[in-house]
Amino acid sequence: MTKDHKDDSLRIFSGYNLKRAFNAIQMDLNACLAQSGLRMITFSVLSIIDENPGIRQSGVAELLVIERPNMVVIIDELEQAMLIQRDRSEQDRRAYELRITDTGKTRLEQARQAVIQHEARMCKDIADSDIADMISTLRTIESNGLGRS
Amino acid sequence: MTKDHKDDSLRIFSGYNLKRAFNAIQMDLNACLAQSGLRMITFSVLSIIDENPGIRQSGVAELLVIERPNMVVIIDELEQAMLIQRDRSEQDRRAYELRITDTGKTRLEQARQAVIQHEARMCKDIADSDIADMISTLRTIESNGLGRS
DNA sequence: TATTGTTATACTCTATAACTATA
DNA sequence: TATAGTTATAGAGTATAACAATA
Repeated sequence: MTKDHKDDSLRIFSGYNLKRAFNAIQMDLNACLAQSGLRMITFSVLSIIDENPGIRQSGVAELLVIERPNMVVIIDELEQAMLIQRDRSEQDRRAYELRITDTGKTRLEQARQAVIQHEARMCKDIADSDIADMISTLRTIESNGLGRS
Repeated sequence: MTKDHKDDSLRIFSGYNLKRAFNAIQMDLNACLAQSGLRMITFSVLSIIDENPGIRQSGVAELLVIERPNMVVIIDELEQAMLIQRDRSEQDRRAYELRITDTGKTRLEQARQAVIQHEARMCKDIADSDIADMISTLRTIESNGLGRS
């Protein structure tokens, strides 16, 4: 006898629908990334390092909007798992240049396939063009939010 | 000289774009709700109680997917601010029936106007029909995530 | 003087187990 | 025995201040 309560007053807001959809994605994604020993955040950071060889910790932090102190433990975790390597920069000996290892590349590719399958599950019964339109709208929203930090 | 790093490998995923858009929304929304002394979660709970007079704490928790223990402090906060009242149920003396107060109604309406303005800011330069399409897609994604908890 | 990475710390959000009072 | 609300607590995730090494 679960009384059927309403949330119409919140459903009119895109933010409410965004949060609920993101919660659903997050739960499924974290479960499927766990098989690769990764979390959402470590998967993202590993992807960025793979795509930008030699990037610094502060570069990853800026790109993914993570505070530098919080970056440290993420990088530590990836390095201890031997998925990335930290090399002192020749030009600036304060900084590290981050690169993905061969082990990291294998693990990332495995995780990537899992994420692709996860996305297919979450986007079931939705046309590719509708997903593309949604992503376009989401990027405009993200862009509208910048410059107001 | 902020090197211009790439995140193309993540932009193909709807989840990544969803998270970034939600982060942008969350930051702006919390800032604009603070003027009403509310947060995202207390605004949502207050809206649900307004829309479902007499709803129980467990009903709100189920609807908004919040654990019951975490609900307690939220309800405490709203009651102490005199925005809602807790009445013992006549039929089941374990439960509370939650109702919004006149003060709560006024505060909610004020916050609602702020949220409407916030949504207009975040959705600037996006056609209403595109927002509606995005919400529809988001609801399908949310629905695809259910039944897999 | 500013910046990279670091440490310590704190605050929010979320999740679980166990209790109480009622049913 | 099961449920509504509660307490205590622990784990993420996130944010700020201050430091050492280097620029």
